[in-house]
Amino acid sequence: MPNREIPTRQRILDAALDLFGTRGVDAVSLDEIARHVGVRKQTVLYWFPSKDELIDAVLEAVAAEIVVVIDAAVRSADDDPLERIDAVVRAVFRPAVRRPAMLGLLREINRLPEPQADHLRRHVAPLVERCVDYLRVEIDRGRLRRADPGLLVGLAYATVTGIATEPEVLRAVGWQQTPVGLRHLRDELRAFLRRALTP
Amino acid sequence: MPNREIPTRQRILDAALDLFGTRGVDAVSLDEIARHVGVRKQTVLYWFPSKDELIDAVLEAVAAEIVVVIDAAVRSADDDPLERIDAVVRAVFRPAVRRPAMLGLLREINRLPEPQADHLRRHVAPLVERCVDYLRVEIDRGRLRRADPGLLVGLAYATVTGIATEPEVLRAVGWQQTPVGLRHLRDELRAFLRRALTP
DNA sequence: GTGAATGTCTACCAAATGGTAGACAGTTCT
DNA sequence: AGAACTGTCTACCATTTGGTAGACATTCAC
Repeated sequence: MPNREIPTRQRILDAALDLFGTRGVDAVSLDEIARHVGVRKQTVLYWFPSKDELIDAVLEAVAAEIVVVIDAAVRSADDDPLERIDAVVRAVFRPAVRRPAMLGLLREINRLPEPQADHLRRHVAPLVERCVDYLRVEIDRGRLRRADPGLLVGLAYATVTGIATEPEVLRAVGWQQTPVGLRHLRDELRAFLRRALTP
Repeated sequence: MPNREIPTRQRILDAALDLFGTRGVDAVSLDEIARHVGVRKQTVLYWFPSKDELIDAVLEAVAAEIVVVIDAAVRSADDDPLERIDAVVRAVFRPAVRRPAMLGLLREINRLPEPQADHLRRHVAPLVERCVDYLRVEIDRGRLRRADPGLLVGLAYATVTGIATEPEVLRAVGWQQTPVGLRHLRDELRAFLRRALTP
């Protein structure tokens, strides 16, 4: 009976997020998730009637959390697109690098079968659409470099998630995950994006 | 006896590259690879004594090809860092977007167990090192924006592989894979990177 | 022609997979 | 107190997994 504080269901979701996000949904078995939680596989199947439903629940939780974080960051920033983008990066960066599974799971959408991919897509579509519209307006106002706003969102997303979910690449170029290393990486990322987006 | 032109071994490597790269090495079974080749699983195991050895062979082939492509692109470009980076992007872009499995497999390094990840890392390490050194020199000569050259390589890599391996994201922002769409995307990517790197 | 080598196959196997059925203990309701 | 509910468990099950053993056919060397 370990960890009575946090309910079993939540602990299953947490473990599943980490495992799915770092190794892929197909590669992780219910047994493994159960072992991480300290429980039997049948308990997992009690809370989530099938693996697919567990995957759906995890994806939904991740999407919801990311939407909330980004929303809050945008709202708290000044009315300037570069400042807002900067705020989003700062808000997303630390949790994302410390727990690559989160963005890694988002990235799993490319490997998911269509129904599940669609499920996730619908959850983040409103946010994506708002981003694209916002960039379009700010480009027209001359406050961002003139470019296809959709592709700009895609490129910025690719840069941020790529850098956050690929610790191996960073290791390969000599980076180390220390507090100072994290700050350094975050600032380089911010400068990189800012440069790519300024008019 | 389908396809006598291409030897079985090569066809297995090809199918394995596509499947491993798009769905992850853990999620693809030998049976599935064999089915795609039109052969029995035991024939796969005849050419590659175990799944691990097949994975190693595929990773090695991908690493070798990428190194060759990048090398050729760099050599054929003018002596200017922005031109050279541009040449690399142009050279890598089309095959990468048409066959996302290639960069997707490279990206698998983050999910691989240490021995295999190490194997792959050693194969691309010389290239990475040369890139970082080159950027450092050009930064010092003032021909690239002053920044940590290692992280610059990581950021550029993340942007290119991210955009190439995540067709779902591009679809979500309204992009379509047509010849004109491809050219458009490639040019936006080039502009994005160029902006992020110019002094 | 005969024998070895090569390549693909069928027939298995033990372990792991997602999932079902139902026992059992503890709590809650009446 | 007894019934119903809740959460976890053991015991299975069919299918799939990576892998072994060896039969069978074709090609090649001599």
